[in-house]
Amino acid sequence: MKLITRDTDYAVRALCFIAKKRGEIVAASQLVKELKIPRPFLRKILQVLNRKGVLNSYKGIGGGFLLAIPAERIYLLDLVKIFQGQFKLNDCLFKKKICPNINTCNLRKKIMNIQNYALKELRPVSIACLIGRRK
Amino acid sequence: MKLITRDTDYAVRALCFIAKKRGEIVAASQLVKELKIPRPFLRKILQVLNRKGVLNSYKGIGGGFLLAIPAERIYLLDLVKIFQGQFKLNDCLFKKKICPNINTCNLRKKIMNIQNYALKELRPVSIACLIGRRK
DNA sequence: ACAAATGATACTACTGTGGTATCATTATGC
DNA sequence: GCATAATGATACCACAGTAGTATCATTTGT
Repeated sequence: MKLITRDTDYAVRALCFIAKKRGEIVAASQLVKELKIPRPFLRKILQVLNRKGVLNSYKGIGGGFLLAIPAERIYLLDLVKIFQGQFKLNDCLFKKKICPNINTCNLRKKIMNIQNYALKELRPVSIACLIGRRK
Repeated sequence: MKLITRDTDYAVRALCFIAKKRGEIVAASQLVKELKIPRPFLRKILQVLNRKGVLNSYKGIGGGFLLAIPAERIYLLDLVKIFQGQFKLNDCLFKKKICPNINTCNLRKKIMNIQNYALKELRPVSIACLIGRRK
């Protein structure tokens, strides 16, 4: 069971790297070398980030990527949402028919608690925060 | 993303039902009717619970299942372990090579926090607790 | 002996994750 | 203006986990 999948993780690392370059255009090849992420997989991830408006892309020689918004405003939870969908810990188990069995309601509350705690912890986490520029 | 899979959930419901019967032998067919769980799937789950020593089984006419240990000592986390393996929120993402990138360490700490909170919340939860007999 | 229950085991379908491969498009520098 | 170096778009593939089915063997009460 994992909170964060590999593509989200790779996205975070790539964005941290790009953020640290502070305005310097970073090509996929550079990221591949530095972060040891399989090239085509990383490219796909970067393209998604571009489509979602997190990165700007530049084609041609000397091209690559730049943050489209400041690192302080790129939130982990948004990245999770992009690659994994809405953050939920009780996906489709209980939500369909609201508790067919009363027993599990109790359990559901516990899970909701945990989810809320997780959200509270994760909500403020941004790329800036992960590279030590915030908090 | 889900904390608890369907088989764990079904196991919980079945155990709650059996616990409420207080010593009365419960057959799979009865559980199928009451809990609306697909019969062969439920049977498989019950067999696992029997092998793991959570349930005792009785063959033949009038046979079925009984709790092998008191409901107070059947813990949710043990059931999770049986059906999903050890409870971990950062499965195999970071543990292999400890943080290839220093950036993610920060993130890893957050996830560990969440996991610890989740464990603290879930550890005391037993079948007895879920049917309202404890706490 | 028969029927009603579980035991054991093997198989199937679907979905999400983690990728790969290919071709099209755009921009730069000579 | 052409080669080249970059990204864009898209389709495909392999594997593992989840969810569930199917079948036959065994035990037990009447």
